[in-house]
Amino acid sequence: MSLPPTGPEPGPAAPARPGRLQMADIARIAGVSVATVSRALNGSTEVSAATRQRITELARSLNYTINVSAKNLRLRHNRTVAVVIPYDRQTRLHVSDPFFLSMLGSLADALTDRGHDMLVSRIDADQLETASQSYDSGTALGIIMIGQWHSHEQLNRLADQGVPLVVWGAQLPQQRYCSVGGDNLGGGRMATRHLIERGCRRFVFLGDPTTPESALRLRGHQQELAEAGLGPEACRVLAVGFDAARARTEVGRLLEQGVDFDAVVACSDVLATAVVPVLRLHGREVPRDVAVVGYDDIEWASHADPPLTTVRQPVARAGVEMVEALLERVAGRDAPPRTLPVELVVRQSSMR
Amino acid sequence: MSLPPTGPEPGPAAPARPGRLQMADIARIAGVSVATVSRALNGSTEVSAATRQRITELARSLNYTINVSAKNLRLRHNRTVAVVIPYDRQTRLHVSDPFFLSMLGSLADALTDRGHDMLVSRIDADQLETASQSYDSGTALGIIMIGQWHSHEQLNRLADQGVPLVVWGAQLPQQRYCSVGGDNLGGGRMATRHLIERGCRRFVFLGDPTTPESALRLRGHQQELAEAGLGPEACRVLAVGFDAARARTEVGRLLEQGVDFDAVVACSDVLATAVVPVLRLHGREVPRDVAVVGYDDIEWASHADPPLTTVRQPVARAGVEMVEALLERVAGRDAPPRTLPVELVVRQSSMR
DNA sequence: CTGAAAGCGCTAACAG
DNA sequence: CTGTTAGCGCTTTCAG
Repeated sequence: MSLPPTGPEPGPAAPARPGRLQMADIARIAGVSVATVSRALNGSTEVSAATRQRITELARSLNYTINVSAKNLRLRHNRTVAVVIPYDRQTRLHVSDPFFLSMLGSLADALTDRGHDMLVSRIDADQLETASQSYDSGTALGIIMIGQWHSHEQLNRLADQGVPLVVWGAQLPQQRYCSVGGDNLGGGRMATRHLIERGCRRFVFLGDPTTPESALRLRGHQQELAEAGLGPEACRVLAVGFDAARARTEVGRLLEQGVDFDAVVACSDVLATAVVPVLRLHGREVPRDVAVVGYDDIEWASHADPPLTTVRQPVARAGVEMVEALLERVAGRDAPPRTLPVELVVRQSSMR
Repeated sequence: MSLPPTGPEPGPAAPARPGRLQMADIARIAGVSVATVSRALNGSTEVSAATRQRITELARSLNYTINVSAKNLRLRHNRTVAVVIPYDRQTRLHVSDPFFLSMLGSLADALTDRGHDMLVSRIDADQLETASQSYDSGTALGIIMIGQWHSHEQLNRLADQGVPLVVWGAQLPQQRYCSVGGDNLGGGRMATRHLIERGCRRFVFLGDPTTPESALRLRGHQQELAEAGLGPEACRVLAVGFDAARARTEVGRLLEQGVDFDAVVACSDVLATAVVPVLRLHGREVPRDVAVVGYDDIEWASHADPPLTTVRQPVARAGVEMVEALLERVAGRDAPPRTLPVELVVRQSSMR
């Protein structure tokens, strides 16, 4: 404790970028203490306006940027949000699905607008627990998850651990995390109603009814059938997950078996566009023989062949809402689940 | 220095998450010093295998995660890579373009595989200088930029500042950063050659020839025309950027002016699929009257109407190569530019 | 209004 | 093999 300042400094072995400017440097140059610099840079009113401006300008001209690790360490918090994209080997829907990708873009925008960084990671749905790491380790102040899948319980557990968590998906009973999602029940209903109005009577439903979102859409579908006086036998559910290839196979098989139907209700635009060629192959024209409705309204749904009727999800708004909800949670406030309205976009694929 | 341990601890005002486990905690529980814990957790051979395992298991069972800020601060480095998506108001191509989005996915995978985090940000192309902030502030160990646009000089400047930087784009003369990109010249050539073989003679080129990548594709296009004995008048260049709406307008105008052509070479699949309806509107059938070739081979190019012939960019590989190159730079080694082979995928849109 | 000093959670000499 | 100790770059009492 009172040893003479001998020897070489310990210093880490790390290469320590040499020219890296730090507060001490600009303090020295400005002829003030680091405390003052810190205060000035943080806009504290405890420094005279003059010094504050002088220091701010100096820092800017020197291109100084604060060391975020040090700041975070000292403040014991940070401004980065972890966005995790679970990938589920079973349903095969992963980051490459255009819808999820556009959600990422939307989140990037919303987060940037509010001055936050976005840390993106893909996590195997089977080990979603690890998602909390970025929070536990102080890397992120909270987590936004794109997709709920079958992970309801795991998500609840995360929330119980106190992880600020917002999930894109359906609102479920006994849910202890915050969900933000489209109105899946409504989406399912409006797609079906539209089809019924176009005279369709025998339906094929494409999706993964074991996930909450698809299940809700299916329920909406069935409600609408019932209201039209159609029994459950009016709909054939094909549990193909979000796997386009599988959708093709299954629909093909149905056709080969001679099963007849005049409408396809799909849980994603990718699924919907994927089966169109199969229908054609079996001599069914879209929309003449079979009307097709997708879900999401990804950008090129309008360029599909034929242009796809679909249920539009409010992607841009979704990002904003999820971020808002997360920040509420982070602030310790309650964030009720949010359900966003969806909208039927009618194009050719259903106009028979 | 020898004051009695008086007074309340200063402590930050920050709410400091209470239960947050730290090394000291597990050290106490294990009955060792934090140094030992640190060593054990970092797999140092300086601790006995026994203690190492004991500590590792304890930490795991307690769900302890190391504080990354502290570690980074001490080590003076970190494991996160900043991925920036410049958005150019002029060309209008931004994060929502499926190609860029899939690139993001590819990078996420490659980065995860190598144990790195991915920090995503969108930056206005006009102020690309700010991209270095995440590096300067010690938040990221380097930067991967998706898209080169018109920023060659700014990128050079970043590189000069010593920022480890890898850019998806074309290799340019006097380039001081590392670029990774598809073979744009080759791509332009193979698209054109194919079209010429299908009997096309009057071309429309859609893109932004002022960006290096598109310029190279155009050059390849023109080379191929020349080799086929066609003069430069055989091609009409429509500088529409990456704006689908604008592409529609411009192509429509051409048609109204009575300009005739039998092939469209587009710089993205989005552009290519966008103009098909316009052609039809003016009585041109694709591919019968006009053959169309896109670029990128985004996933649903095969679902387009008609299925789109296009130049496939090696997205998955792109991610891996960019990450590799960046890590080379970070390690202080030289990373030569890389050009990745592209491939023509022939589908219906060009088969006349 | 400004400076001195303590300490955020971790790693790495350096000594035992 | 393990503990002690000195910081990494910053913010914030507390004292002037």
